[in-house]
Amino acid sequence: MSRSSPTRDRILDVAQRLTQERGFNAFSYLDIGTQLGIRNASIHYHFPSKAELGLALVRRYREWLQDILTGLDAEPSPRRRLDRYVDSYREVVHDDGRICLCTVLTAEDAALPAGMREEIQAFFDLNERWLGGVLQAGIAAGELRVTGARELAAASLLATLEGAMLLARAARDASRFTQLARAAVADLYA
Amino acid sequence: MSRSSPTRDRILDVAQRLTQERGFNAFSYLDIGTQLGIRNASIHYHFPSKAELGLALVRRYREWLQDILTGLDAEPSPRRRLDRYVDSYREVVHDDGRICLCTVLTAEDAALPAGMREEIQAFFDLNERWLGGVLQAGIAAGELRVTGARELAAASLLATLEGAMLLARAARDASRFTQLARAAVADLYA
DNA sequence: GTCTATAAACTGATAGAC
DNA sequence: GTCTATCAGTTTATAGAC
Repeated sequence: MSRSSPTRDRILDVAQRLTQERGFNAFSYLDIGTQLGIRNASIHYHFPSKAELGLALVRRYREWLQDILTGLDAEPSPRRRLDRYVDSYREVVHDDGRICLCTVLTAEDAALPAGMREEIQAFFDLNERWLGGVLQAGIAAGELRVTGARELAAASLLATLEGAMLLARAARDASRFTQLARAAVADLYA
Repeated sequence: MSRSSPTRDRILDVAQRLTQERGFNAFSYLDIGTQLGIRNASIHYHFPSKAELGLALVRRYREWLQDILTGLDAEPSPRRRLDRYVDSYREVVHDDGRICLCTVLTAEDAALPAGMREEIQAFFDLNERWLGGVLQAGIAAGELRVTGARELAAASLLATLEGAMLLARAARDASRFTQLARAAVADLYA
């Protein structure tokens, strides 16, 4: 377990926003320090290297998702769980152009520090496994309907959501994500 | 019209590959020069600034797509046009992890030089418009079937293809793109 | 924990010889 | 067109004072 502190959390908050906007390789410790009102050297106290910052960033993001999914599991209806899941991603897509952290990071792939890649893959795996479970429950309950394999349908929905974020950003129109996400989910309604 | 030269083309080739692998902000003129066996200063003769290189890069990519689409329009059957379209993207997704240039660039959005964004948006618009036309023709011919608006279905397919590239890269498995792309197209068969 | 100061490396870019 | 030489700015990172 990594230690927690207010400043450490704020550094991660700023780093996450900057990564979502520009990518991991297009911001510096100076950028973070400026926004936080501290010197860039101070950030090295919390994260000795940028690789460690990146690792902490993607780990925290995955934990955020895990908490979301755990919360969603309390919803009684699979169909409602699916709707709420998409709502969560809609909150990630901002009008200022921010999109899913791991979507951005995957695009930079070969330029990322060692270790981050495995975390990113784990993030997508978590999404797919959870979605697969919801589809299974939804089909059993007669609320959802899938053509082809359940795992494929889960991956397909995830792919559509990721791509929808990129299209929304390219079009400078966050509502495009909502539109595409809604249509993708509606396709799964029984 | 920008002038063409063998070296200029090779520079763009290397720059495109590097961008597809790492993103636009994670490679330098030195990286290009090393791979080409020339000094980084020489690259400035062909592209005075990296912003101009980036602009030429995405413009050439869009022209490449335009040529592909024009070629596809010769195919008599809408369904076959759609299949061949997806085949073209499958050739963009390599086992070494390369994916669509504009997918990568969209992820870096806020960190791109002025002008590139408009070209990227035009690239996606071109895809969507062309797909919309194919769907329209396919529906008229009774070869394809769409639930909901035609434009939405076109955007949805494009989003799925883009997201599939990212998932394939994250999983280090290019065949995942093929699998997801095939399923997405099959959904449109009448 | 944050600061100043600084190092070492890299980056985009220019001047001018060949 | 490509080269050598060079610059100014930035980036990651460390040492040591407070």
